[in-house]
Amino acid sequence: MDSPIEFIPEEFIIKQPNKPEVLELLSELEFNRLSKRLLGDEVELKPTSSSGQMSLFGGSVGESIKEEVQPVEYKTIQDLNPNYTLISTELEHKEFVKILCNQKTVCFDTETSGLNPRESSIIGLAFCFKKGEAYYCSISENPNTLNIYQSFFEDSSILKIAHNLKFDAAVLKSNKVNVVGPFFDTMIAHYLLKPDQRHGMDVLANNYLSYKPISIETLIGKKGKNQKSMLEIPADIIKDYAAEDADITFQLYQVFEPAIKKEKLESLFYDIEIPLSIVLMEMENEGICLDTKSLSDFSIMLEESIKNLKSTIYGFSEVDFNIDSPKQLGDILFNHLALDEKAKKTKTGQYKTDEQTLLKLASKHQIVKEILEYRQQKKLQSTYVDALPKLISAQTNRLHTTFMQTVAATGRLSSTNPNIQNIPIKTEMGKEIRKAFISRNKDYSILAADYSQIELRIIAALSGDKSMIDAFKNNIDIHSSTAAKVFKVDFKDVTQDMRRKAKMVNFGIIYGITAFGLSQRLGIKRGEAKEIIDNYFEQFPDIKTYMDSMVDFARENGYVETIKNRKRHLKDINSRNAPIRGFAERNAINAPIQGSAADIIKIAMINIRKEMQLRNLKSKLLLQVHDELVFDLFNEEKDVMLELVEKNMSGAVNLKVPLNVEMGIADNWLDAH
DNA sequence: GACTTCACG
DNA sequence: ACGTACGTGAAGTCC
Repeated sequence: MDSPIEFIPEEFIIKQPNKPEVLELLSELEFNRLSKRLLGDEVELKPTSSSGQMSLFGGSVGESIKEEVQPVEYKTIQDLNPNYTLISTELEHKEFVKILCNQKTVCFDTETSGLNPRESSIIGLAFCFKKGEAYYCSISENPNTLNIYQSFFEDSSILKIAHNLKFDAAVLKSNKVNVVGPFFDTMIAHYLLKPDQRHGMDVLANNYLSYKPISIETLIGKKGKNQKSMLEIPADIIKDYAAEDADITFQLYQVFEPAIKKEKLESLFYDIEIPLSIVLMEMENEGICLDTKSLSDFSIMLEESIKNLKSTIYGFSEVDFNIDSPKQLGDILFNHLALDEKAKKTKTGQYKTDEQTLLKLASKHQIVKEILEYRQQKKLQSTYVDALPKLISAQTNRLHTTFMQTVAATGRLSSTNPNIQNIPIKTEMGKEIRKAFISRNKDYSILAADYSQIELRIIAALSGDKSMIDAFKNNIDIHSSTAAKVFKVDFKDVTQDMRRKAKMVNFGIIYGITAFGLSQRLGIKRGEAKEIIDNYFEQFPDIKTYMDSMVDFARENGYVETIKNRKRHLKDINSRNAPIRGFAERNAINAPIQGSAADIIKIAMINIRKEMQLRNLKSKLLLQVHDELVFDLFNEEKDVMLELVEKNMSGAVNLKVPLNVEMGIADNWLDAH
């Protein structure tokens, strides 16, 4: 049985749960299927089966819940009786592609043998250019069939619409088909409209079309070892499923295209996100080389070291236990060794054993230091040293991440499989891992280019704070400059400790500072932290005004936006629950800053790629890590590239502060910094 | 699958 | 009197 609850894309909070017009949408059964938590006079609800690691509070829906949940009955393919056609003979394909090329606007979708674009073949193509009418072109029987469609994909007079275009473009590319714009991507469109929600086609079909599509599991079975490949399914069975996908994409386009216009998101969509998706596709496709020999040497060393740490720890504990289990570790530290009578607990009642907690115990027992060391090395081994080589593609011998363009609510990218945005760099051992990211051969080097202090520069520019802008214009060390002002000393008298504290304050400003947060991080009293913050706002009154204005704007409009009009909706901004409201207020401050930085580097990436293509350069853009770009630099292009990258990064947008870019070249990623 | 921890910006 | 710095993804345990 299908409950509409499954299709509420987000966690939500029902304000005043006794209000009938809200609660009537949920049957008792549905209500019981949600996990509930009382938060003052509000109830937090979330689907119990939701995929984990959601944000702390998520978005409360308040009024908009009515829009989201309304369709309790979903139409299916049986209800609508659409006109879906199978195209399979060579003659049919040739006739059909003529029809396609006469269209102005066409949705397409590829059916593939798998989810990895470089390892998958194309089984069929689905097209739709009119609601309720779609075509499934089976092409796996004859490999030449795909070529027939080249004329369509290369036609720049046709608007091509897809849901997650990056994937389809990548699969076509790996099957030697080039696809050109103009493009529309319904997944990205929805990401710009509702950045903090989910953008899967099924969810969107439910919410915007009141339609329940045929599930992929109907075709290939449930996830697991028995799941079939699309290759095993006959074309006439795939037909309805594939054609329906194209049909839905077309209908979503009809909803989202005007919505993008209405919300003034056209420039962000057409000038930034859509071109970026192609840049990302090329970066993913390129991949980066990994020095597997150095990693396997390092792994052997780590293995030995971890073994020794383990036996030292067991020596201290006098009993064997699983160090990887926080539960067992807590038992050893706080019951067996009784290191802290008032040990902090997690929200589920277990002892906290995270790094911050352990550091405070380090002076009480030698075991603690060993555990911290063990934790660090185990992390490096399991998450990186042993995991990365397994992800190297057999075809290309390189590591191909997937950049997720519609995940981060602020507009940032994220990276999976592997995540190349959290490769270690801070510790000595961690550096060994970054060192294993290398150029493709001796004719190439790694070029790393990163924005210096981009988020602080953005807040300086947006707030118009003169003293901070001056500091950046004059290239003065920003943390020392802040320290001099906050601690009211001459610049030359700033101590290391003052600078350290000021650096924390600067980070705090970007995150929406609290006295508690600062005191925790600096290990000082709350009162002292409050005094520092008060001094800061006294010295930087424009920053204070700017922060307040962001919160006020959010309260009035329900969202905040970046320099390129990327919105983040903050439904909790007027919540009567103080912690929830505080969270939204900090988002109101942070989102425009983090999001504007994301806008800027995205523009830089597009312009860099455009110019590299124009100049026919052999160097390749490989990675993006929020404020940094990583290239495989063709050595002969060193001078051209340094100039080109610097120019396009610092010149991506015009701000009241200069955007400084630091660049480095080496044969590996570590030394390029 | 929830929870905890920790890697990065 | 609350719980608290922003944004991510992955690995391990334990139910």
